[in-house]
Amino acid sequence: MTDTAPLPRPARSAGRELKEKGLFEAARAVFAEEGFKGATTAEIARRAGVPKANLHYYFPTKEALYRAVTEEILTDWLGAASSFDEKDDPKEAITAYIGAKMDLARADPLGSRIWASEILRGAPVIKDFLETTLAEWIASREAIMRRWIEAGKIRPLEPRYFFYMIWATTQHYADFEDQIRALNGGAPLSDEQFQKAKAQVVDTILHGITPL
Amino acid sequence: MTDTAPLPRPARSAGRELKEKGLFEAARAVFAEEGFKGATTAEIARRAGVPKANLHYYFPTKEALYRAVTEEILTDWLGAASSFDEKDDPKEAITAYIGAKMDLARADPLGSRIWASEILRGAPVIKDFLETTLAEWIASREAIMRRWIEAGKIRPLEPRYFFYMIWATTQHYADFEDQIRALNGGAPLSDEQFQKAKAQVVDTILHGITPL
DNA sequence: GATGGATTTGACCAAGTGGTCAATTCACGT
DNA sequence: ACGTGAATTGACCACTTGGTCAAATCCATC
Repeated sequence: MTDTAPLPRPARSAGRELKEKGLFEAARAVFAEEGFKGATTAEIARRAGVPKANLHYYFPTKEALYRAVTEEILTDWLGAASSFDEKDDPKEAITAYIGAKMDLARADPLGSRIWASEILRGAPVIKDFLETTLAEWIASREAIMRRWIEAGKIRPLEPRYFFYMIWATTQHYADFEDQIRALNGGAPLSDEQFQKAKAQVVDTILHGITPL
Repeated sequence: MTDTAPLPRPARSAGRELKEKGLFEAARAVFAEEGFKGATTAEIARRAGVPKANLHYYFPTKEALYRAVTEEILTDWLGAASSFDEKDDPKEAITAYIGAKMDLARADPLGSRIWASEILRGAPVIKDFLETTLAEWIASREAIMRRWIEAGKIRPLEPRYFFYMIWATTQHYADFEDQIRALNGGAPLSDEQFQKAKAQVVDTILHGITPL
């Protein structure tokens, strides 16, 4: 974004990036609503306000565009996941982690929905990520939690199912936003409501795993 | 399947019901994987083993077929929901309810996935259900929970977010089955694993809401 | 074994799909 | 002002889509 003269084509590439980003964001919205197969390049181009042929100039195929969208989501996921490691104390680590995941779901519901839709169709694109990066992530955090259990800091439990509960709950607020809205009198959760929901999730889970 | 003569058109209508059910089940699978828009009548007919034109004899349009599939899911949902009301004691009611929802997710993951996919696309078909039946259901159960809170039987909390947590978690085991499988060394959860997961969900949530 | 409604299905259609391409326009360095 | 590569886009293509239809086949009844 620094356009201090000497750069080769500042305005040009800036325009390119902008248009590319417009297509990217339009694609996120359409993929989130309709899934990979249901999404159409025509609709993505229409929302981005460019002719369909232009879309194919920036992204050779629908799948290339989808993969680009997907990749970013995985990066964001890992970003939130790292907040689990910043504290040694179970309560602090778990609080931070749930908070980060809830905030991510709130800030980027589309990413969460695309992930959900990708899993629903059998995860063809992110299968490798699930089997390698994610599997390693959970394995090492399981080890941490087992140490906490042995130290009597949390109640005995299967760490894996504990993480599933966190993932499920945080993701719910993004994926089922429309359902939540319908149950909230037609209005999306306000910031206060969301903060309260987040606090309650943290609170319930922490109490749920704290030794008597 | 009982073909004991006297019935008007036993074989005929039995054949009809069978074929209709085959199409219905094929449709469930395809809708669950690809969503409404991504699903194709050709693929549904192929999986059911009938020509596409035959599908349109039993279900006039793709949407009629989808609505039929959807309706059944709502019925099943209400069935599981009723288990919340069979006990007066909070722990028993919640245990029964979580158990019923987990069992439903295990028995009918496709239904859960179709529901999720329907919400993801903005819930055009079940919006009315969400705004009326489901909204009433949660409102009356909120009242019950508030009474439990006043009686000091459970910790103070916002009942709505409590239900979201249950819905999220139970649904996760159906909707994210492929992700769970990938994290389980490629194999789906065994019955024992699932029972353990269910017990842990019940346990964590109950402890999470039990007063100190 | 003839009748007639229920069922089956191949052939077909208009609209939509992802993607291509050649012709054009743009913006920059000379 | 001009040349050049980047960017734009209307027209087009082969294929798929949901849905139709009329001709064929079935099968319980008389």
